[in-house]
Amino acid sequence: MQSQDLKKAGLKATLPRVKILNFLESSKVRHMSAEDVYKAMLESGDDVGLATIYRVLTQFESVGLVTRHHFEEGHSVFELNLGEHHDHIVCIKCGRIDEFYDATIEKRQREIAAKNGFEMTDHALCIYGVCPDCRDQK
Amino acid sequence: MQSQDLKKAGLKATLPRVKILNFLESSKVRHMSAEDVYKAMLESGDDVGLATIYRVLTQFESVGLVTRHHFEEGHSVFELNLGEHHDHIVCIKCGRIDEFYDATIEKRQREIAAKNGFEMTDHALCIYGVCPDCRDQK
DNA sequence: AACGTAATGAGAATTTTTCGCATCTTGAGT
DNA sequence: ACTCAAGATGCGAAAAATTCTCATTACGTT
Ligand SMILES: [Mn+2]
Ligand SMILES: [Mn+2]
Ligand SMILES: [Zn+2]
Ligand SMILES: [Zn+2]
Repeated sequence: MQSQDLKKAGLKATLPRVKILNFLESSKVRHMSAEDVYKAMLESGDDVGLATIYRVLTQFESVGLVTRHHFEEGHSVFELNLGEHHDHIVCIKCGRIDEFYDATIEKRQREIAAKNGFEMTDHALCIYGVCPDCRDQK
Repeated sequence: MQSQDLKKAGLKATLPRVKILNFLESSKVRHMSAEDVYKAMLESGDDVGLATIYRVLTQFESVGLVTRHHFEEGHSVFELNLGEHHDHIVCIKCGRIDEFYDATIEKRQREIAAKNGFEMTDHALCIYGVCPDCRDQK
């Protein structure tokens, strides 16, 4: 039940929050914009204001329920946080997003941060390229 | 002379372009927003419209004179391209930006792209953290 | 069930970036 | 140097994404 997840995260289990979390958990698409969520709410008849979508996604981010990405300038992309950190590889032709985790890179990043005297809090690695499908068809 | 660099890049050596390129080359700050460039133009008395700043920076990017970054949501950051690729480590307290290059990470990225069948065209790695100065003073 | 606090919705406002178009430059040709 | 067309600029309007304001509503605790 989403209500419990919300309470556990210290958030009131309001209808909009439950609906949004439910949608994020049931969607097969893992990475989506606020607008994507908004449209999905409209289609399912669950009217939630766009401002609320933004507020809720931001709150979800601050309690760790979702992660926000900036793959391309212009808009944020959100993803339900399933616990395992990973980075992304994005197709510049079709927008397909693959995920990966590389221990070597993770380790080097920590070393680099330390070497520069930074206390690392986060990092974002995004590889851009042309996916197998898009390469074939041209 | 900036005019030559512009011609070499296939761009007309217009006054706004020369002024902007000149500013980018002479500034001690390497990473700046369109607004930063705009304000600098105003201060130096070289009036260049903001729309032109955006147009020129985008053109500079497409001919490889500058690189555009999306360190944080909300606005692009531009940097004069000096030839050597590098990644960034950004202080979340003061905004300080350090640069680094790590051959191991670069290599792993190429391997990951290949393993996923992607033809890599670009990548962006940004480490976020608290810089030495900001750690000390608190 | 009642209440105080926090959340929502709708639209206005912001912020960043792009567009449209009349006017002005640049650079090639003379 | 002079002319001219293509391309560039400036300005304000327009877009696009996100945040804010504030009156109204919903939680969840009593
Ligand atoms: Mn992901
Ligand atoms: Mn840099
Ligand atoms: Zn693709
Ligand atoms: Zn700092």
